[in-house]
Amino acid sequence: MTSIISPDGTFSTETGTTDRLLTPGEVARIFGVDPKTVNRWALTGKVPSIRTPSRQRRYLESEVRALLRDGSVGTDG
Amino acid sequence: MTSIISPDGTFSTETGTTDRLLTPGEVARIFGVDPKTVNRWALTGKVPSIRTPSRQRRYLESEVRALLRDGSVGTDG
DNA sequence: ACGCATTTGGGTAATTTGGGCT
DNA sequence: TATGTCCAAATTACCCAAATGC
Repeated sequence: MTSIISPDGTFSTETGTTDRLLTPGEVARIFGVDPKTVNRWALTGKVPSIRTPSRQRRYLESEVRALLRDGSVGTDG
Repeated sequence: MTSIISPDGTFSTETGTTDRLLTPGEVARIFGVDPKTVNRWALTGKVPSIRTPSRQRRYLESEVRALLRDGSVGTDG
């Protein structure tokens, strides 16, 4: 999957999907966990992450959504 | 029930309700049962649940409250 | 009271998480 | 607000006996 960065900072994929970068805190709220836990997921490779020049982590919204679907909001898997 | 993730990480339902996620322990205290029992409800599809990338479960507060109403106090059977 | 299927909790070990501090 | 580390608490998955419901 190739991503293209738009002037507004979003990522566009070939399918036309627009992708936003989420902070650890945002991802944490999505999963109902502590931000520290999200960073642990990045360290253990459970969630892919991007590093800013100041070593902070950012997460692709599409990846986060995909993980949410894996642990579906419906019946337990 | 379709859920939409807001930028702040909360879940929005069709009714516009904002939702927060509860841990197994919190749900267990609400129903007065063991956390293990809550997870069993998830496994048997009685309660929808979200799975973290580390396979822990989180529960939508609105779903939990809806279940509390279904088995409402005073209307036995 | 009885039998039978279902549900629940106790116990354990391994993994995951959150609080405090930096 | 995010990072990194240590440590106690929470969660998970398993088996098995007690409780529950019909």
